[in-house]
Amino acid sequence: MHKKFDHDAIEKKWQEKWRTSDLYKTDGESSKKKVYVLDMFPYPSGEGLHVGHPKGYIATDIYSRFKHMDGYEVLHPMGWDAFGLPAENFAIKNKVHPRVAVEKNIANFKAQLAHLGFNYDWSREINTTDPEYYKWTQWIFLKLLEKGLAYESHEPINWCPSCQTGLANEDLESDGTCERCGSVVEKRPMRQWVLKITDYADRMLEDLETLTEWPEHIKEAQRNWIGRSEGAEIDFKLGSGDTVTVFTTRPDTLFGATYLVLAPEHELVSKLKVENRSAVYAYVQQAAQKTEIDRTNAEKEKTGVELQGIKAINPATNTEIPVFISDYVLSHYGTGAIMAVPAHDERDHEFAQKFQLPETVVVNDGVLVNSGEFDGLNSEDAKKAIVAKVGGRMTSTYRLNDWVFSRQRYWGEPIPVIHCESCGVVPIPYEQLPVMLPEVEHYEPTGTGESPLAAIEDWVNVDCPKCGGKGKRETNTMPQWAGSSWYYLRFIDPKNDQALIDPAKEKKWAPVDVYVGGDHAVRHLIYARFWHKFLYDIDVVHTIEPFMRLEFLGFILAEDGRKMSKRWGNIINPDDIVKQNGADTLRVYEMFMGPFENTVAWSTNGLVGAQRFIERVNGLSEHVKDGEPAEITRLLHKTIKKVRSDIEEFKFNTAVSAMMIFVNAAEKGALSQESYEAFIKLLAPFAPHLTEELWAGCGQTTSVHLETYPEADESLAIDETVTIGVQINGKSRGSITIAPDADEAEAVTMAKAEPSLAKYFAEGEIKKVIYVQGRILNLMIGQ
RNA sequence: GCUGGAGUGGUGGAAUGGUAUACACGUGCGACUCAAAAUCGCAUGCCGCAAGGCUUGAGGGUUCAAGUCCCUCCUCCAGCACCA
Repeated sequence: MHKKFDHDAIEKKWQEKWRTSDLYKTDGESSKKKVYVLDMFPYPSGEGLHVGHPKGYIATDIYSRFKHMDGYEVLHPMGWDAFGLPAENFAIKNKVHPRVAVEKNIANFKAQLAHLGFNYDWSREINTTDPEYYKWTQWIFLKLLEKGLAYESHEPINWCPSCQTGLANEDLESDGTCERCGSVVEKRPMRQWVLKITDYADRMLEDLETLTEWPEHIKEAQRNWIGRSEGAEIDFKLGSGDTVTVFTTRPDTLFGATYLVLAPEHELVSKLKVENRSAVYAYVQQAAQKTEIDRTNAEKEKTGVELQGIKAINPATNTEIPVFISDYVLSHYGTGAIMAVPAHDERDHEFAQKFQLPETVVVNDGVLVNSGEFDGLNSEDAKKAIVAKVGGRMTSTYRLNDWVFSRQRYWGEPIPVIHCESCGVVPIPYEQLPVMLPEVEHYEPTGTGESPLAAIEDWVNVDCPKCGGKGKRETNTMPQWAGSSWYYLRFIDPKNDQALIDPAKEKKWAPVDVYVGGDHAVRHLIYARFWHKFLYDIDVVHTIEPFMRLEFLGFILAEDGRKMSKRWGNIINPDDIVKQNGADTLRVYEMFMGPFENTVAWSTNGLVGAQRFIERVNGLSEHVKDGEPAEITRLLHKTIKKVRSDIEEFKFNTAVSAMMIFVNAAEKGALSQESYEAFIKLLAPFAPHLTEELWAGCGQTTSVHLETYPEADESLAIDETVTIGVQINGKSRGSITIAPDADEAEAVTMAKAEPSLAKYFAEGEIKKVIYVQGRILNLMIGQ
């Protein structure tokens, strides 16, 4: 029976009880098996949540409530990734301190999450902008510095002219624009801090194989991002006495290398004595002006300038070949120089056509030709042989670049070093952490390559901790991604001010067992894996990977099929849905919409369907009788089995569907009090408020969420009879109802007795019988 | 271009190689109602009056049996892409 109820009153009542009884506080003392369930923590933006945001939180709430009821000790915390540009831009616009804006937004987010009935252990709440938190972010930086994995560089980097800060490659959209503001990003040489993530490239790549519970597309995205290419470095001597080292994946084509190309930024370009200095200089200038988009557009015609008066020797042929600079060679990939093989590379071919350079075919059908002593060798063997002959080195190179780690902005963790006039870079002593982010008058970026912190003289000017002489603090701050690269560890030991994490606690809780979120296929998940491996190397953590299982979340689009955005005015606020339809309805609906990883459009009609289900459950007690038909008992146990395994596998849509089937059947028949209570427990993780209310309605005085999750009794789940399909010559022609363990003879007898099948038996004799118990009976009938 | 994933009713989608289209939405008809909403019942892949036939992007193959496995192709989504 459909039964409406005052969801608002019920939700408020139970949320308050859960809160005051510390229902979800994780103590960490028990000997139960642990499970660490984590959401990608949100950035608390001023816009608040839309209905798409809680989808992942609903899933982890269900999962962790289920695990809790099933006898696990569950860690399910929540926190805030609160450093970053949006808070800072908001502060600039509204003249409010970012801290104030962030605090307000967090309060709003927390209230919105509370309305959905989530079971977070708020005693472990963390905030990346809290000095007690970023003290340890700075600690990790100092450890990286100590191990030689953080260094200063002056290479040209991505510069966003609108955000007025340097950016990492990971902060760019695929078209080369700024991920935050959409501006076209420039290359700009400046001093910056860089983390040597490339040292971990091989391990990050190889260890992906151990992540058997990660979606394939995420692992693939990471492989693409790291982009390892196997090849060789080969040295070319120049007439000037210098050496150019090129990287190639095709050393087997060395005999076909008819010229060299250097990136315009290549260090040799300014050192070499070229005859056409002004033309070369002009080209270098021009390349520097270009945006990344222009430079990497494969459509446009190749340009370049020959370095006149310079010749290189092809070490295989010992012939002189010309040397060019061109912007189709990228300074940040490989060695920034290539050997051009126009006969076997499209780009080189295009360039050679334009500059009328010779082409030599050296490989034919995978076999070498025009390659002297190597003729007749296959490509793979030739690679090694030729590299050995010319004294090259087999090596690999990566698309991944080191992580540009400094930002010229205010709202981030200060990088904890001092620049001393005599000692150079001096780390802040560990015991002086945290380096507090100081108050400033203006948050605006300066645009000079210095952060606003540079203007605070009494903060900047300090004595060197090493020699006591004059020093200046580093004024750059860390990027948005710093705090989120290790936050999952802080939840385990959130109040520790002596160490990043207590080793015993780390051993108990790490790694994260189930990590849920979307969007961050490369950025966050690459950075966090990098830091985790580093922390493994310095014995802070005991596993090589931070997240054992990753469940990728599909987004919720607006009802019009577009992204929910202010711009389209199609945002649905979960608060409104909670008010109108109830938190349990919203939870069930978002899980029922489709597979968890699918992106699906919001549907108000679909929401109503979930609401009807919730209301039917509310009326289910009217069908409770003294006894119940055997098929209801059977269905209950089948449903329990299905729901359990579906939750485990994050197949929430089919779990809800199975429970709907049970309710439909129970309404048509009857169910016992025992089955009714089992069903309430089964549904409890999905609809925590209603089930708590119904549980109390059964005369229970303790929370349903502290009950043991129902277990299926296999013996009760077995069918007395099954209906199986009957095929004649492979085509479905009808069905028979039969004992699940009936033998072949019985099945054939049943089929023969089935009136609707009689005409097929009249067509001839049974030539062959295929019978799979409980599944199918297939009869070959013919003359 | 390379790589990964996916194509099933009007819609979201279900299906350990074993009766394709569960569940939900929508729609139609009926009940209740003065009426409407809500609710309840029945129907609902396509063609056909019916018997029956056809159907999981297209085409082949393996199998007693294919949405599911294999091959070729098409389309869509995602990541990477002048990366040597």
